[in-house]
Amino acid sequence: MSLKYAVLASLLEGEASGYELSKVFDVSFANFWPATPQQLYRELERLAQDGLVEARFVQQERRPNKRMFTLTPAGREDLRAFAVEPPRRPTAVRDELLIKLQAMEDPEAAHALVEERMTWARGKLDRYERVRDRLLDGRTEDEYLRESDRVGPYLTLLRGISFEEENLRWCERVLGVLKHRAAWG
Amino acid sequence: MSLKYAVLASLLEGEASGYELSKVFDVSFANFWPATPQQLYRELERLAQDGLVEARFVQQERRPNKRMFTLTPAGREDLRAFAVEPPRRPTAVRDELLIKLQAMEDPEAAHALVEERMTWARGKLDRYERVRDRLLDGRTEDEYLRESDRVGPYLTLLRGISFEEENLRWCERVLGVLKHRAAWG
DNA sequence: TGGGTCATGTAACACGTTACATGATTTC
DNA sequence: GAAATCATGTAACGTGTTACATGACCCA
Repeated sequence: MSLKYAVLASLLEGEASGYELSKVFDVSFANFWPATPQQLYRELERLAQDGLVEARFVQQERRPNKRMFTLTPAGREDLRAFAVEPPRRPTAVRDELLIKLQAMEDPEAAHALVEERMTWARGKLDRYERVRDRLLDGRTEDEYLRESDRVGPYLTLLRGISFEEENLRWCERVLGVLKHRAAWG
Repeated sequence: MSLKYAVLASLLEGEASGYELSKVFDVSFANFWPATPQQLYRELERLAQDGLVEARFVQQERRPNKRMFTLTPAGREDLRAFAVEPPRRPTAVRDELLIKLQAMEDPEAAHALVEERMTWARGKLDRYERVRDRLLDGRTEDEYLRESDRVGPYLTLLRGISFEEENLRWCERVLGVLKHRAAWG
């Protein structure tokens, strides 16, 4: 149900192919609604049948042919109605590391897993920084917020950044606790 | 695949019925691996067949009969091996509010949704505080960390707390941005 | 007398994952 | 010469969601 609206929302940025959308859902949208290419092709098929998106065939010579999708007025309206309704499902986080940590008996292994998570989080923050730069495009945050008509993409990006920053802080905390115990152990 | 280990990990706390586990997955485990009762019953059935948990029938007179599940040595070993492996899947967050915000055109509606989220986050933090008190059981954090042999449950609780705190900070930020724009609008 | 708790479960469906297939083109 | 990119898709499977059913008990 929500994937549907995530796809519609991503088409607010303009016409896109399934392949292009799969890139979006692998990077920016991944932070709050991940989806695989297969899910997207299935969903786009349905949306097209329901008249919420329109598909346009594009013949290509040196590349496989593709279909470009656009929001229809009906799709735009459906999305608008969705956006103002309170969410029915609470936020769901699935983090395998926390299962491992919950079960963990070996502090050395725990240490290694947490270090790995930190490296990964730093990498993600770097990528977010680049996305932010592309969005701001040389402007300050203030200027951007004044000029752009849609703030949504920026606010969701901020959420991704703050999630990873908090991730790092929590990791530091965990390492501290593990060290503490090692000192007494 | 991970639900399996989440169930095994929750049985580290001791014997439990499917119903009891469904409470755990609705509260503490919900922060990193939510699951419905139906998923748990299905999973427990499988785990019992694979010999990773053992089921014990308990006849009751004034309540429906129940089955109590315990980790077998094989289950404990399987879990231990899982815990030291690096996670194969990255953290996945699914947050409907962010889809709505991404698509949002109406700042008033956005404001309302964010306020609602803040109320909800504060409620969750309160509940976490109570879980924390129960865990610490009158001891300071330092005492607890020295005395308990498993720190996992405390570290995952900290993650839940830090997630909601960050959630609140981000919400404040969003409200600030919306106000900012309203002032210029 | 209506709703919540205890306790399990079935059935149907929706959603998500994995593996595979195609095949030219571009990049290292 | 191998791997990645573009671009789509099928098939099979595994996971997660929703609705429903049972039935006694407890509480206000």
